[in-house]
Amino acid sequence: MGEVADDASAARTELQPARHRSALAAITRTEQVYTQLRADILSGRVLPGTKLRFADLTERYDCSTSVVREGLTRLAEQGLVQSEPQHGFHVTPLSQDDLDDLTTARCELEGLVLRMSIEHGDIAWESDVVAAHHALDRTSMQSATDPIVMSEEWTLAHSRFHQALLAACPNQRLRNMALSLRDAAELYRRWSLPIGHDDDRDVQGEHRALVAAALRGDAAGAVRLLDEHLRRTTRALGTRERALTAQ
Amino acid sequence: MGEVADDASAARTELQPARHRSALAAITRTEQVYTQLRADILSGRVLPGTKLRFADLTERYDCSTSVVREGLTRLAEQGLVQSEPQHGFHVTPLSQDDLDDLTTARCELEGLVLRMSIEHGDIAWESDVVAAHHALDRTSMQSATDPIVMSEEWTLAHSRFHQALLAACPNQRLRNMALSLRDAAELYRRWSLPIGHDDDRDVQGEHRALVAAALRGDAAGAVRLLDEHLRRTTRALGTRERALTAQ
DNA sequence: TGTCAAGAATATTTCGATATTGCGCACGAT
DNA sequence: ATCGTGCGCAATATCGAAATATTCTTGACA
Repeated sequence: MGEVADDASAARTELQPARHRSALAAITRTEQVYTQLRADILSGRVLPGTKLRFADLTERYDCSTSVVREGLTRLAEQGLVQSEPQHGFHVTPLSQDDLDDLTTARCELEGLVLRMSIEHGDIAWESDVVAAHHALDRTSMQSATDPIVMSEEWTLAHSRFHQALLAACPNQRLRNMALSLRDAAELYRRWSLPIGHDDDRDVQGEHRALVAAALRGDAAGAVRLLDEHLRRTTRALGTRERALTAQ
Repeated sequence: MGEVADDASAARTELQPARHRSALAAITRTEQVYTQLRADILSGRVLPGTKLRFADLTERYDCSTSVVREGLTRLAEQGLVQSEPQHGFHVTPLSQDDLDDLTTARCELEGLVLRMSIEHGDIAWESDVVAAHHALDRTSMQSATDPIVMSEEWTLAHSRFHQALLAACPNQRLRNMALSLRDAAELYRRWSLPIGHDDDRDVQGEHRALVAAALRGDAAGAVRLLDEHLRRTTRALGTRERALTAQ
């Protein structure tokens, strides 16, 4: 199965946000497997387009088909994998059209949520944003072991930073939808930008400007910056069709 | 289990949109049961808050627990039911806070999608809107058999009309999210507005104005009308706490 | 040589049963 | 009388295999 790194014991990045879980620690097998499955896809251990066979997965996660099936079903509902009745599941393939669709959706929705967040953010929120930004700023983009791959730590810090920006939006539904779009975009970022130090972008600078606008309460400005930020990333990915058609 | 009408053979309203299905007819049991379960909840055959026991459901739908479980899992992912590990599933309960959250989200997102739809709509789209509006206009709100309950036909026509309005939005993701919010709101409409001819609203008039604005390409005006339309409905529901805390 | 059909092989879907977990009640000790 | 403990019931979670569906292989026939 189209794996890239079969080091299944690699540090499980906490790409699965806690927003859907109950207070009590999830102790069920399905929850564990679902979380791992999701992390494995989001973190790029499984190529987009890969067929997900039950036999493989039950062995990999050491559980029965029911458990795997539940995980896949949930992911399918989120759009991370696709289900064709009687034909099983496969990781949602990447395509230029879909990326464009996704980017537009994110610019609109994430912009909206960011504006609401800035308008409602209090001091605690500001502190969180500053803290998340600091952590991101101090984390190296390149992986120490493999310089051509984006580091796990940076990806995580980046995700945390953007989440922090949106956190003060008082509307749960809009916030969650924006976050789920970010997750979907994660796949593209992962597969289309293997080289971190690309182009002539000043990503750190873009983040800094975003924080500045947010802290001074300039919602409109921040939304504009975010819009550019997202579109620039998409443009950078644009031409790389290479990874888009993984088997 | 807190059913209201156990006439399981009641006409299955097509509240499950085809947007998630593949081209081929879904022949799997899980898909059938999922669809029925969803329709049963959305159409109000099961009260919000009701606990959904496997034993009941397997008998009701004549299938095994796995099939029921898959359906519930999917619905949980959509937010129509809630899952508490080791405690099973229950229909998402209604609450004033959630309704407010939902309404805000809809005003923002559905407004956005409506604007995009109007900006991109062609003549075929206009025709569909006119057709859907005509059908809605000619359908009676009250049920023939039970005058205090909103008629199935009207609910369906109403849903179709609003879907038609949004149909020209070129962004799939935003459109689907807007539609899923409409589904969530369906529950509130169903349970909080048992009497159709409420207040001093001219719902038909609101719809007519909406169509007019859309056809003349007045996106801003249409969005404003939609906003009022949605907020008015919410306000009408507002005080009715009665059904909100169903067992 | 190409096409088609039957059957084997593989994968998914569905089932029924077992293993776990959580809860309430009775019982006994302090 | 109250709190803690353990047993038993009820419901969910998980398993492993049977039932279906699909794909691949093979071989006969035009």
